[in-house]
This record gives sequence, C-alpha cells and structure tokens, in this order.
Amino acid sequence: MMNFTLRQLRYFDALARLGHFGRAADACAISQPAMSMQIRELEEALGSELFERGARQVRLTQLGEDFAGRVGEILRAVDELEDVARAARDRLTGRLRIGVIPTVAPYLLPAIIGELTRVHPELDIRIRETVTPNLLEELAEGRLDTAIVALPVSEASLTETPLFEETFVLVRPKSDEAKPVPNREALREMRLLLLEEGHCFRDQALSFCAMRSARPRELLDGSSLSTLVQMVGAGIGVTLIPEMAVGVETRSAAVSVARFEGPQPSRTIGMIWRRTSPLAYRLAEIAEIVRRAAAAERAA
Amino acid sequence: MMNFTLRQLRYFDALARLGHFGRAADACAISQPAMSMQIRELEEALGSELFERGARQVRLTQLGEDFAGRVGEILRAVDELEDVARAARDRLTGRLRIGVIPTVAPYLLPAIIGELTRVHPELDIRIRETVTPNLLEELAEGRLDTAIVALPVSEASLTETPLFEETFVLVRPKSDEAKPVPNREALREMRLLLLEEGHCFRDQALSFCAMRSARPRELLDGSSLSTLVQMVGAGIGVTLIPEMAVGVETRSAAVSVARFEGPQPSRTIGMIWRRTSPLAYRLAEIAEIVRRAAAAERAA
DNA sequence: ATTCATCATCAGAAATAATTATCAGAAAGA
DNA sequence: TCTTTCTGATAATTATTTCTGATGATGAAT
Repeated sequence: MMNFTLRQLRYFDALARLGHFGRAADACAISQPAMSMQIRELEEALGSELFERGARQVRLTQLGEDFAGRVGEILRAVDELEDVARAARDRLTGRLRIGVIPTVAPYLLPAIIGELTRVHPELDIRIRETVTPNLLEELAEGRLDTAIVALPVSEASLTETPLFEETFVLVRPKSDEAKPVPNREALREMRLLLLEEGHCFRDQALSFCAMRSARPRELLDGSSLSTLVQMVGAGIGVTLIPEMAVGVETRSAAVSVARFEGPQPSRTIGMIWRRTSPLAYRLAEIAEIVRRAAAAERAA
Repeated sequence: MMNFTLRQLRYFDALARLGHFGRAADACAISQPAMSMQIRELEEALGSELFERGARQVRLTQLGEDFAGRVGEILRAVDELEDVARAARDRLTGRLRIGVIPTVAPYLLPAIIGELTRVHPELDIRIRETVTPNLLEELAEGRLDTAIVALPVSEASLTETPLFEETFVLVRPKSDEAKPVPNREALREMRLLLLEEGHCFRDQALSFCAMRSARPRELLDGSSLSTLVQMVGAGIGVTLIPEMAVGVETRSAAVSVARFEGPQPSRTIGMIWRRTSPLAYRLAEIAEIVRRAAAAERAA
C-alpha cells in the first residue's frame, strides 16, 4: 500500500537521463547507495523493474521507457506549481474583488481603477457596488477581498484603514444662492431630501442634523445622489452630498452648493478586509494606492 | 530550497475538497495535527498561503484554487503510473523484439507469431532475421529481447533454453533418387552446396561431414536455403537442409530428399536472452509457447 | 589473474513525519 | 454576557524514512 514519493520520481528521472547510478546520485546531490535504494524502493512499490542493471550500463526497461516520459511530464507540472506560487507571491496577480458603497463608487472608482491597473497591470479588478451591510456580508463569506466603506465598521474580524476624510456640503436651489447658509437647527426645519434606507450616508446626514430618524412627512427618499440633486434643482427641497460628488452631480442642475459654517459635517472613508485574508499585506499596499488616487481626484 | 512532497499534495487535495482539517485528516488516515503541519509546510515551501483559516471554515485562497486544479491533474497522472506498472506486470504487454536465424525464420515464424498473438493479443511482436553473431550483439546491446538460434551459444551473460531438435536431410537432384544415400565420407567427395559464411547452419553441415572448412573449389555458396535447393534442382550439386525446411523448399524443385542412415545429423534450436533481462520469467513462458508452436508445425 | 568500474547491501546517524495531549480563539447557545 | 463547542495550532515524544560511509560482489578490461 506504500505509495511512492516525488523524491523517487526525481531520482528516477535523473537516472533515466544519465543511465548511471553514481552520476545520477551526484546530479541529485546524494550518495550512490541512496540512489540505489530509492530506485529499488520505487520498483518494489510498482512491482516491476524500471531499469535493467548490466555490469557496464544501466538500461531502461520498456516499462521504464514508458515511465520516463510520464514522470518527466509530472515533474514539469510539479515545478510549474512553484512558478505559479512565486508569481502569485511576487506580483499582485489575478482577481481582486473590491466592494464600494454607492455614495463613493461613481466619484472614486475611475481614479482607483486607473491607478491600480497602472501599477498592477496584471490585476483583474472586479467591482461590486452595494450598501455597507451587503458588503460586510459578502466580505465575511469570502465573496469579496476588500471593501471601501465609511468607517468605523467595528467588526473584530475585520481590519480597517482610513483612506480620507470627506466633508458634506449643502445643495439647495439656485434661487437660494444668496441666502445665508443654514445651520443644523435651521436645516431641521427645511425639507431635507435623503437617500433611501440602507445607505450609510443617509444616517450620517441625519446624524449631522441631530435627528434620530427621519420624520416621514417632511422627507423624500432618493435612490441616488444624482436623483437627489435633480430633485433639489426642481425646487423640491435641499440635500447634503459628499464633497467629492459636487463636481459630477451639480454640473447640469440649477442648484447652488454651500459649505456649512463652523463644525464641518464629515465622514471617514476607509478600506476593510478580513483580518485572516492572506492578501492582508497586499491590501495595505492597495489601500495606499487608493489613498493616492483619491487625493489626486480631490485635488482636481 | 526544500521541495514539497507528493504526500503534501495528497493532503492538500483532500483538504481542498473537504474544507476541514479534521475530516481531511480522517480521509488520509492521519491525525489532525499531521494534516495541519504538512499543509503549513507546503505553504512555507511555496512562500504563500493556500488556505485562509477562518474560525468556522477553511477557504481556498485564489492561489489555492489554482493549485487545486493543477494538483488534481498531477495526482491523476501519478496514479496512472501505478496502473501502467500493474498492466505491465499482470499481462505481457507492449513490444517484444525477437531475433531469429535465417535457417529457422521462414519455417517457424508463421506458427510462432500466430500462437503468440493468439495467447497475448496485446503483444507487439517485432522480428529481426539475421545470423547468430549479429543477433548476439543486438541482444547484448538491448536492441533485442530474445533470439532463436542454434544451441549452444555458451555466453555466460545469456540464459538459453532448448526449443526442439531438428535433423538435417540430404537434398539431391531428382535423378539421384534411386541411388543409395551417401554416408559422411561419400558426401565429402560430392559437390556440396552451402550457405555463405556467417550462417551457423553452414558450420553445422561442415561439421557433420567432418570437414574443418570448405575446400573453395568444390563448394558454392548460396545466400538462402531456397537458392541452394534451386541449385540442386539444376544439377549443380547436393546440399543439406533442416528437416523443417523440407516442406516449403522442395515443393517446386526437381529434387529428391533423403534421410541419412545411422547417426542422424542434427542441431538444437533454442531461445536465448540476457540473464539480467527483467522479462526473464516472461521469456520462459514465451519459450513454452514457441515450443508448442514448433511441435505443431513439425507435426504438420 | 588482477585491477577497475559499478551497483548492491548494511548499520548507524540524521532528518522527517506521525502521534497524543493541550492550547487558544471564535461562534453559538443559554 | 457567560459558557460550551468547534476548530485549528502548538508542544513533546515516538516512529519511520532517508542518508551516509564502509564494504561486498560481479563483470569487463588490462
């Protein structure tokens, strides 16, 4: 029942090629008896001889000849394993599944993807855009490698690293442009348009206004920041959006953007991954790249 | 530099399929720590992790996923080696290179080949027909597995086993049919046609006549028994041929065949092979088949 | 016949792998 | 929360395998 070993196959290969126990042993950096023993063991495991030992030469039997080809193939495949592992170790290679929350994705992704593929062209990047709870679940199940969300997440099983801080700005109808910027209390009296349930940005906005939950009457839910801004442009109310979305979202709508005075509302965007992920230290590297891309994006 | 082992690949395969150290260890009939250690060793040899150990589950990393396929292939190929060896051991399979001397080949081969392929249909039989010295050389060099020649050969490195005894008969012109059969002395005075140098049958015929070597004048060399018989039919002289050749060779020529009186000239035909040949015990079996085929042929 | 080359064999040493017992961390249930 | 349970890691020990260096045996070459 004793199965043979890879070592024996390597010795066999050497002996098959060199046809000489002593030289094959040298080639394998072992002593000649070790070579003899392992070959014999291999033959015993097989129940047939692979070599015909003449006094002057060692010849492959027909079975040996057959083996030589097959074993060569096997050893090639085995050595390939090492290559595969090395390639995976040296460069960041293959699939990288990134999850991103919807209030960040449209504004950050172009820059991130551009920078990542520039630095690691062999990377196969897959993006998943959904709300934080979904991202956390998929991360835990191993369907995502990392996610970009608002911190903190406070999951012991996850590592988190901040990427950048982003402030929220007020978006109101163009007609309000000249009016003073409302403070938090004043804001509470206005018609505040928010994203639908599930988006963390909704909670962050509410939290800024010191509102526990939305008063159903006065609020209208939108499914994306774009929608909210369009609604503002139509004079339905006001909304908050992250600084980063300003450029893209307010271009085509008749709205005005204003910064709050005093304490700026803001949130921290960060990257998270399973603490146990073998990509962990790779992901730290990727976080750095993303940080750079985000900084460049915000500067523009 | 330490390379990994087949054993580790088998353990890896089990773990990759079962996703559980304990169960994989059971499947491999080892303890769980042994499994853990070997997997870790494999990972260390590769320099990358193959599994991501979660508290509740063991998941393949991307590299591990890649490995799973490759390792499966490798193990399949390795197990195939065993199959190949077993097939070679159980049945006589593959190539069998038989050398035969020219004074036996045409008469014996049809029966031998027929019988051998009947008993071992998977046998790939190759025939080499040449004179004994060539056969011995090719046998020694491993270019032949066995040879059928006249015994004795008396080479210590070769095993020989007799197949059958065959007597020589006199072939003379049809016109001589009524004359008494000459004895050895009388034969010496006749024009004896012989095979050219190198054929053992030439030496055996000369030896019967108690002649050391042929007297150049009186002899004429032929390159085959057929030629000799044709020459006899043309009235050029007389010749000896092995009993076994009578049926084939004297059919179409105007010759008469006569047995000698008293001590019959004869030779032993046998099979030889390298004592070191791993086919040795197989060849004994083949010799038995050949013996049977020859007996059947001679009976007909 | 003697020497040389070459592979086999042996006994002890070194390296490898296995076992049992135990630990530590995370998930699940009370 | 606080256990309990599940799971893999670690440690110490034992068993097995593999290697080496010395020696033996055998056939080929001088």
